[in-house]
Amino acid sequence: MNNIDAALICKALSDANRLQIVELLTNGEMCTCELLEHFSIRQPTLTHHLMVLSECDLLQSRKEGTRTLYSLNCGTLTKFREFIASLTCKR
Amino acid sequence: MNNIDAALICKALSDANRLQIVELLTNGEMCTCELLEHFSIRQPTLTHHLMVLSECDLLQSRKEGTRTLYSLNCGTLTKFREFIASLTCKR
DNA sequence: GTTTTATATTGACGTTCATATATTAATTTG
DNA sequence: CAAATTAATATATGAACGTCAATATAAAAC
Repeated sequence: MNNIDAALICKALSDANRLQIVELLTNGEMCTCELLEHFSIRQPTLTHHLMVLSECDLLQSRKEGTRTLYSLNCGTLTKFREFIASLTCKR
Repeated sequence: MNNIDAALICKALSDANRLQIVELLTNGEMCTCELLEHFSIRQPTLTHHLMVLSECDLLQSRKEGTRTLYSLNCGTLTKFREFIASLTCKR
């Protein structure tokens, strides 16, 4: 992963609500309605945040009836984790 | 590190120039003038980016004559690395 | 087929951001 | 002290952002 892609993912994670979405999804996939219960923001705002996270490939989704189930995209998340892990400092 | 602090650091890293600054500083401390050679942006813009990175404690600096030497703040960077490392996904 | 549920889209508003030019401040050098 | 070097500050501008209310879409249930 180059630093342009990494910067895009950082931007997607630069909002506390979006970071919390990712944290919640580490427990497995959730629908918008279930995610919504954990926030004080309105549904269109949550959908917007889910779109931002999806556009940089951090999330994937599938439809089930009226619901949309979101989950983490392991490939992207792993590459990003490795990129950040490579930023080391000399004590 | 809580997700509010992590979001602030992500925001600071959400710009490709700032990410490159951090990458350059993994090799050790550098002055603004030396960093500037690696970018096409103007000096005040670079100083602005250095301030953004310093405000979330990712960088520290010291003066030496007319120069300001910037370096990574290992404590903050390590805590952030651990935070991101904790965002795991189930394959 | 109308109502309900779940989600997405649109458009607006105020805020924050990255960048630029111009200027100032501080230190070193001749 | 004057000139040069290095960095920071001030101010402006256009773009992007987070949020909301209102509306639209689509599937399910009755």
